[in-house]
Amino acid sequence: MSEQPIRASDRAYAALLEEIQSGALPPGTVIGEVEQAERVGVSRTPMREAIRRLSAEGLVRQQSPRVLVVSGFDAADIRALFEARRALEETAARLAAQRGERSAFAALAAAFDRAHPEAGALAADDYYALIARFDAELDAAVDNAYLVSALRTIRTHLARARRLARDNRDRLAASVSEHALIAEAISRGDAELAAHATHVHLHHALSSILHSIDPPSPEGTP
Amino acid sequence: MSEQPIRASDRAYAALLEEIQSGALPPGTVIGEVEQAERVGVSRTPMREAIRRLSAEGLVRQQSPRVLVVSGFDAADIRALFEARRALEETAARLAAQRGERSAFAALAAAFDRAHPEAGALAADDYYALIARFDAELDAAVDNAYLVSALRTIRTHLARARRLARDNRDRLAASVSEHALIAEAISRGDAELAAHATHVHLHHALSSILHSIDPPSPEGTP
DNA sequence: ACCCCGGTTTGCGTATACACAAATGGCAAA
DNA sequence: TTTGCCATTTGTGTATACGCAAACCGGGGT
Repeated sequence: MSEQPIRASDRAYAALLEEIQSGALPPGTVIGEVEQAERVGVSRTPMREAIRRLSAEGLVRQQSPRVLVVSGFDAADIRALFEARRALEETAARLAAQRGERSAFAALAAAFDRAHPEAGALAADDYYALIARFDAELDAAVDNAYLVSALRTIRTHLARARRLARDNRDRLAASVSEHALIAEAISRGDAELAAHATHVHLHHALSSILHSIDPPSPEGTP
Repeated sequence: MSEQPIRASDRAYAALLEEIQSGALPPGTVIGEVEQAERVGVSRTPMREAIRRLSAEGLVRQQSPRVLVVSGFDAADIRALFEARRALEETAARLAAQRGERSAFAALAAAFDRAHPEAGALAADDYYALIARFDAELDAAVDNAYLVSALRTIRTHLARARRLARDNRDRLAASVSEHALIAEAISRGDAELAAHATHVHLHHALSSILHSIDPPSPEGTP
């Protein structure tokens, strides 16, 4: 398709983003320009740009005026993230129901329904691919640069939460049927149902994540 | 208080931001790194960073792979902006009512009430200062980095809308009393009233702006 | 032994030089 | 006159050099 020269700053950004999201660079890791530049194999200038981008998005914060570290991400952050996510996704669902291409969401609803019955057959990656497709359709339907841009940032952080919470099969299956309902509501133009189904979905997703990372008492935590 | 060295990239960003918001750099203006760097009096490196920041925020967009221009801002953009703003501010108001420092908002409500009666005595700048204080309290009360960050971006764009719509006195007075109600609702912990009063306020604000920039027929537009 | 002071080092912020790609203008040929 | 090709120019992307400020470390004084 599109073949841009692929800038070094983009490679640097992608590399660091992936490492932060995957946990390869755990919270608190000091991010030095020279060090990261050498490691990724670019010069300071593009690496600097990548770091500033991560900093603007909040994945990296400055601990002292001279030292940047990978920002922490705990249960409180996840709760805050989902508060913002609710505001944006419920609105997005409502708007999509009002103006979206109905056939696209009908197709998505069918895809979710097809995936659901034998949930065991659905690999986690396939699930996330389906979600990504849904998100892309949602963005297109919403057709609001400000809203979509805010949602993108939220999703960037969400990737970190997903990693903390090891996905369990039951949750994935439930999530599929929740998405099926949202897609169907949008395809029928039912804005209120779309918004409230999104609310329900996010409620369950948050509960699952918090439960997963904050187990009542795994063994005995001091 | 805090006295940081003030970086050249910050000066460059502030300079360009102000010029875009004020309209000194109208939409469509080509933003070249060297040109702007010379004009503002910094080198290419910090100017480049400033431009990337503006680009990330959407105030500047790339027209072709090599040329960046000040992004346009029309009625459709304002409508989209207010859709996103509604989602974020209503949520913010709700959360502030739930967790905010009630005394702070009681004080704000009083300040708005004090400003209202003789609205003629209130200069536009004083009004905006009061709003800024309200926004700051709101951000503090919400205590959610993701939400506040999204709101900040929205407000950056909102400054452009404000300029397009020449403020009229009546609208300012109405806005003051609308804010008084929101602040009072938050101070009383009434989340629903706070959210709905915010909805009402934004509805009026949007109507006023659109009416102002899109007059039924000022004289006769081809 | 502890604290304070000064030198060294490390790292960011900025400036500038180099490379490459695209746009542009002119010149020549049809 | 128009069109196509080539040279030049313009501008971004990247690399690197320079300067300054803060942190670190070692030595000396109390």
